[in-house]
Amino acid sequence: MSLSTKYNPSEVEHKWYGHWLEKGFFRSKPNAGKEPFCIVIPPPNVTGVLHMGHMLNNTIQDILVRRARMQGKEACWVPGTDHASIATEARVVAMLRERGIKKSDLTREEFLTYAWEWKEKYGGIILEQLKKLGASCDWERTTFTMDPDYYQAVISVFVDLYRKGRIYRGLRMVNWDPAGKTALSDDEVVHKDVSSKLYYIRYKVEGSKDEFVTIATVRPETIMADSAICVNPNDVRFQHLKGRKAIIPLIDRAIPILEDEYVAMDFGTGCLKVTPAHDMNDYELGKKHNLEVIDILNEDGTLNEKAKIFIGEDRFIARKKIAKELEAKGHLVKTEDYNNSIGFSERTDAVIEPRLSLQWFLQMKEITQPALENVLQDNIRLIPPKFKNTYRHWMENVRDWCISRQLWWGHQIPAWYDETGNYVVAKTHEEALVEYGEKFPGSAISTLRQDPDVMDTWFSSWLWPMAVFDTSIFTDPENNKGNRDLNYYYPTNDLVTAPEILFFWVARMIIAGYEYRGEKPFTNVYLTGIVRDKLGRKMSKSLGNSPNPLDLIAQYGADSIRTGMLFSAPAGNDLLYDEKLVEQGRNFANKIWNAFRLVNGWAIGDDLSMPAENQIAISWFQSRLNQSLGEIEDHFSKFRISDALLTVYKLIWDDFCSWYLEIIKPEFGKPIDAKTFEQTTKFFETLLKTLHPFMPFITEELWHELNDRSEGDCIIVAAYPVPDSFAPEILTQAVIAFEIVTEIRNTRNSKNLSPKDPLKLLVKKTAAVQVESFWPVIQKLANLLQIDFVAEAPAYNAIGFLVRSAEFYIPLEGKVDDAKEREAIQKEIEYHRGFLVAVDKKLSNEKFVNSAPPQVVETERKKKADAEAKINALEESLNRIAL
RNA sequence: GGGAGCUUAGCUCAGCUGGUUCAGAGCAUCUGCCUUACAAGCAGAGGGUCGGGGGUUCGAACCCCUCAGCUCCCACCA
Repeated sequence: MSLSTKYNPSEVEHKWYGHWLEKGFFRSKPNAGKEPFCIVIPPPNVTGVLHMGHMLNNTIQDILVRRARMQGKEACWVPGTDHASIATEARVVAMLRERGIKKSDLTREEFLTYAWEWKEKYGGIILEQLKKLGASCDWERTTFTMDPDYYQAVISVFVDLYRKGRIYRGLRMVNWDPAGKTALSDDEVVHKDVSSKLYYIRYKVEGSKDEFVTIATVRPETIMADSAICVNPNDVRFQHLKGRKAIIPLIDRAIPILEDEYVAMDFGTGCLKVTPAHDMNDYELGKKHNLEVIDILNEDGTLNEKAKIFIGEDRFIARKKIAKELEAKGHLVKTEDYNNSIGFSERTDAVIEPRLSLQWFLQMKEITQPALENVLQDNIRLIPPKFKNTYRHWMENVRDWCISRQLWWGHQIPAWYDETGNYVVAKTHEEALVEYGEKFPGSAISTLRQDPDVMDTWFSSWLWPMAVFDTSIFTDPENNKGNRDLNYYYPTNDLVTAPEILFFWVARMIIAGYEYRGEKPFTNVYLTGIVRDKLGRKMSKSLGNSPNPLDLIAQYGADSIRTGMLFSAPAGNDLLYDEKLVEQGRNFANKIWNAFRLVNGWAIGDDLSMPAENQIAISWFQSRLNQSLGEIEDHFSKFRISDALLTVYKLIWDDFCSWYLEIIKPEFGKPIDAKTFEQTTKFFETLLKTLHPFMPFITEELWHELNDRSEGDCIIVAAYPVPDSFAPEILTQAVIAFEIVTEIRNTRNSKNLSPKDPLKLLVKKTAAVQVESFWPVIQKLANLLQIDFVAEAPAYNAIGFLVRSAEFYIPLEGKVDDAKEREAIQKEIEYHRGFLVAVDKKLSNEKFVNSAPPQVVETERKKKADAEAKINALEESLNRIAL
């Protein structure tokens, strides 16, 4: 035999991926005669590198796509990348810094030139990596969220929503990074617990001599920005302060004392200083009570002239100085140690400053309605369904979406300003000028300045399932009802993604889908878990606990990783990655490889007739196969992909290799009959096809090894097996027959008998054991010289065992220890007696007999009869040994 | 603080409508085997009071209450 005993994946994978590409098997076009099946990839960051999460995610997508393709659907998996404005810009900035270039020294155009260079160089690496995994994407459809037409689509949507009155401009608190001098998204803010100080500061009550109100704050440097003091209206301690004013120490400005239930009576002093410009909550409170917003900070975190004192000092230095001065002037009552959590910039590690700024918003209340309803009504299915609750909770409490970002890399906001701040929204400068002329007649102007900000990344990726097919429905909605692709593939079928972007992305795609297509973007949303290490920790660079996927593929093969990840990956559950799983996958590949080596090595004896055991093995395996195919179908329909894999795993390893092949295997060097061989090859092919979505490479390789095929006859496009009916009786018989074989093997084990020594088996048949034609199978697998059916148990040395109350004996002259045998039988009798007591108790309970369903009572009766029969048989053999 | 979820074998998890596929699977462990496809393997075996307590029911891993522990999401009290 020339084939290696080990399967060697690397060559095979390269060969077949190239072949599939060359034959265009991944390519998909609308085909009226076929049912479409479409998945759009969650576009990875364009500068991203493949990590274990991608591996899991894309393996699942590939499995779904490959299966659909084999089922004769027009399968289309659309790949692409996301411009990921914040992440990419950060990397470009870092790259420039390394080269000694500061972003602030560059013009927008210069910066973008660098960014595009970077994108061209590193963008799409991740897509190449996906190919190594075996991803069967239609690469000709690869889309980037900043492709020119995609860009225009995003701009058009902004303009459209603005004209519909859904986008507005407003003042809002953002996370400001004083070191980077930029706004950050919430994701870029890392909260850390720090120990700080709580300063108790007393403010004099206006018009009093020595009446004070004391507040507690961790930020004394912001007292100059105070607009009010606030107490809880139910707080009896402060009733006398109603309607009065307090005076800010050091700067002597009077501020009102307000009441609001927001204030916690049990925290600090029960009095809260309200600083709308420098705290999110205070801002809300300020809006409610119409307070003045006094911003005392510059964009670099130093105090400005509105602070009146310590102008130009850094906020933290100012804090210390102010505390000192308050103390000197008798306004600092006390300080306390205090633990709180503070936001830091992920990139610069600077303490984040809440800062007010003008931003663009999308009104969410109305536009989200269909997205909420259709998920609640299961028009869109979330898998696992527990996410429905989370989804609803978010949708019902949705806040307006801040869609502007102070970055350059992305879709620039199409708002155009004159020098005084008047603005219009239009797709282009030309259109903006026209619009401006109409809106502000009389002001002759030839240039308008475009808003420097870009849009939130999700504001482009929410169009993904539509825009990958057709962007003209956005740019030219009057004339375009969607091209052929869009009308054919949309709505897509399944979306596979991580739960952490359920709101960021999934929900917003649903919103956009209904807004621009009046239809859902996909039917099923499969939410994967997070890949963690075996200790349950998230994989991260700093922990160094994330393996490099490409190394793994090189070492174990893509098929092994794919199955390894899926062995333990139910939807919505985290996956605890352990290299053992990949080894298991590799071992599985090797097992299949060797099963093929066995079959491949057989010579065919044309004149041989089929042995009896082969005949029964074939009809048994046929039934077992159909049963398993049915189960696999069921698992897939419920997105239990792990279970589907495990079913095919056990079918191949246990049923096919351990039982079926062992039964039909001819003696070494002897040929096999032609019919058995032919049937076995067919079975093998069916198994390979069933397995193909999970392990595409080895199955394709063996598909071609197993038979001569024409060039286009590849397993990737072979028909996926359809479950047929099966005979339950033969399956039950097999279970009993295999049980008998196992008992005999056990006896060999315990008596130290080699499997090579043939044994004799005596059977005292009862109605309970009807294994029919399986006797030859038992004879072969257990290596039996002969099987005798006897009326009475043998009266000489023999080991006995029971299978379904039928007695079996293996005569073993001189090797049986009677005392031990009796002890074992005695033990077994006791077990069955105990069981009988329990069953009897149940059956003598009238309430049970009367109220339980008849079948349940019937099975209890049967249990009882079985137990009694077994006890009888055991007692009989006990007596026999005594003789 | 609000919401969701979890707790079943040493580990990771199934267990769907309360009852024969009800106590399961894979891995790990142990025993014996280099048996002519495979030691990345073969043949076997052991292992659990279903987190604790209470209740409903003829019957509970499953339904209800309660306690304990863990996880995630959202909002974070100056």
